[in-house]
Amino acid sequence: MPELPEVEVSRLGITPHLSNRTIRRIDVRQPILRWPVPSEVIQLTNAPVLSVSRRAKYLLIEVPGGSIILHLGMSGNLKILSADTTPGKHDHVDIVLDNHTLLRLNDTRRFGAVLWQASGTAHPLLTTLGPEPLTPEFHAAQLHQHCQKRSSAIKLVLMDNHVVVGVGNIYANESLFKAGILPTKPANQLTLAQCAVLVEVVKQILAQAITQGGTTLKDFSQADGKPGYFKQELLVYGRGGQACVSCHSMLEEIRLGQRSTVFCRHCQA
DNA sequence: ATATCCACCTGGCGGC
DNA sequence: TGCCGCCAGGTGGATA
Repeated sequence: MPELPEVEVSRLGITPHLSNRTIRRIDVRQPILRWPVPSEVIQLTNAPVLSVSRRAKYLLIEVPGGSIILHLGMSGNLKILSADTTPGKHDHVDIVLDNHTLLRLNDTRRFGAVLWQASGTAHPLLTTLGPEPLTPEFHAAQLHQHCQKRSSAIKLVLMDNHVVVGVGNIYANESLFKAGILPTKPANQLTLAQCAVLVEVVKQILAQAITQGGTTLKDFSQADGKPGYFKQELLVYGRGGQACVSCHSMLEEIRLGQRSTVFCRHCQA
């Protein structure tokens, strides 16, 4: 999936097609993704779209009475299509609109989710999330405070949704490289100044990735089917064993929390 | 509370 | 060609 930039790119892509439209019905061909698709979603008919927003990696489509929540998991993908486009393999859910178009969710691995949040309530999955990375609520002192009570590797803390949302494996690797911090460094050894650098780098990289349409590795594409172009900016992710772009020594690759982790031992400390 | 490990699922790749 | 093991943008949940 989609890390935060890819989800945001999806939101930007689908919003103009959903705004001021009415959802005629929802077609569910695969009733269980990561969790069962709730009946409130399945039974939705003739519901005007009130807003389209994003919290962490969740997309929220607001209608009277509540919001449809979409999560893309590892392989989820959203496309706007003509209503008569024949569904293919892994095309699990269609949100059918009133102008002969639909929003189609394709998700090979089915780690994604379609959920429901009633108006005035917060879905349990959304209640314990940390701040959005691109807002002022994510700042050096806030990150430093979390780091001080954690002895685990900084990369794991950076990817912890209670600390900050939306930083997945690609951008965690990239951010730590650019900040010059070893992914394995115990979080409680980071100084406030290092946290400040890391925060700025995370914001800059995520913003840049959004501008470039996200990172396409295999199955991600924008709502219009175009790939993202951030892949060519990746400095360490997927480059284990290759030369560091800065010092030309060989990038190391290890597992950290079962996730592939790439870094330069000379440029990161 | 924190840390570790597993689970969910499909498909692509390299090795034999 | 085929089979096998390993890997992949995530993250909730069980366990100690």
